[in-house]
Amino acid sequence: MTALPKRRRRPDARPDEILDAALSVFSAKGFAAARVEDIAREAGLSKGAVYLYFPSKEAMLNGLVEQSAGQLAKAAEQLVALGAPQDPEAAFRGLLRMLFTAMGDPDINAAPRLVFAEAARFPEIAAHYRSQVLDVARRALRALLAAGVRSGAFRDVDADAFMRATAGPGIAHMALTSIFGFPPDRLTDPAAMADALADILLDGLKPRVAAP
Amino acid sequence: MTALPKRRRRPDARPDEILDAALSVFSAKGFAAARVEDIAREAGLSKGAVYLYFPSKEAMLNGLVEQSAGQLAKAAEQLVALGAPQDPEAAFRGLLRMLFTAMGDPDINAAPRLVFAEAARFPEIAAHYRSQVLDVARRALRALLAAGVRSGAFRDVDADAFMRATAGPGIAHMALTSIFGFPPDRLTDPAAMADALADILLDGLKPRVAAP
DNA sequence: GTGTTATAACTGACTGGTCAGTCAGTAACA
DNA sequence: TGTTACTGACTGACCAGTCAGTTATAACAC
Repeated sequence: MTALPKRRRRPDARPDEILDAALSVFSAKGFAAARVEDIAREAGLSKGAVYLYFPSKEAMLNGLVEQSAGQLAKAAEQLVALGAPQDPEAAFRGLLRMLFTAMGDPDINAAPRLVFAEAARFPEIAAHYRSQVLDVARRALRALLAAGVRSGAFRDVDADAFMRATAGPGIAHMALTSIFGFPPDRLTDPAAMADALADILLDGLKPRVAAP
Repeated sequence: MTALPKRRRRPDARPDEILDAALSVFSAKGFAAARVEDIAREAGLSKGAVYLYFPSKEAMLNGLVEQSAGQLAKAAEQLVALGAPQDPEAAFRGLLRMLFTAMGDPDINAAPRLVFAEAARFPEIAAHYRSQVLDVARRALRALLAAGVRSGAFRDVDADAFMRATAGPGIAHMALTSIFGFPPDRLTDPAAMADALADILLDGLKPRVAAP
């Protein structure tokens, strides 16, 4: 077995390691109460070393949010690509599955949760997240809705309400499971929960009469 | 005009005044970064006086959450009373209007926002909120759904998905407007947004054929 | 009314602890 | 032997919570 050298020489990997550690500590304690010393220890470094890679604690938060926003923006871009699909209904179902799978996983939703908790205090973070993630996702959802309306798959509902109806349940799922420890009674599988939600959103709560 | 006495004698009103100030400061800075001195000043007191009414900063947070949870629990109780109504569809529409009106108002949603941000770090707060607010609301929603199913107004959808579909958009609305400064494009009135959402949830995204 | 006293309400300087950020020094590698 | 990566003790600022002292009010006396 190769002995892990006590002092590893891989400065290229350090920033990401530090951001991982920072996410974990910020997530557990919140930005203000998080100690840089703890982040350093979790990253396997001393406090001083962390300051070789980031000029301040706030820079770590920014780096973290940027990284996460980048990933989410990519996911949203994929949605754009899927914005004018052959089958809007299937695309919508797939989107809900993605959303619930991501929002139900504490490792994945840690960054969005952090942004929710801290964005009010850091206007640049809110603005960055808004332009990089929310606006992109909004455009993707609008495109999906428009495609569905064009093809006759969807009714011409209000786009903003559509956005809230689609994304909101995902956020609620995240809050209920990851913040309040609220396991669903029956649908513990995120995909099953997404399907149940798709059923409500697509067919509505009112009983439906058979199509002619 | 009556001159406001510099040192007012009304110890009974103090705790609530302090909690109001605490909500405002916690909301702006978060619990950890909030300074007791600032809360005191906002309540028109010195720091020392605050400690005559609350033993610690954390006690203020707890008091605040308890107060807010009490109010929300009351609102949820009203929903229970409305759980087996004559007209489940009208009740559901009314519920969404209440939810969006509350969640769109920064003064009203400040407390829930704070709980969202801090609950992960204060297990008792999460537990308290869960038992006093979330469980009550969940029971109310289940009762509403069950009543609707019984009367034939609603289909028999999954209760947990129903809860997420109903509450989630309200949370999304709160996040978009109060955290990210995201004004809707068209429906700036919360009641109109609620109605648009009700349209989606009740009738579904798919085109509906006329009832026979 | 006008002193006198008691006490409830409050003040703000102070203490002790915490922690972000620094830097002189050390270890590992080339 | 020079350079890069890192360490951890240290400093200065900040702030929760305390407490000796101050002020407003009430209560009672005359």
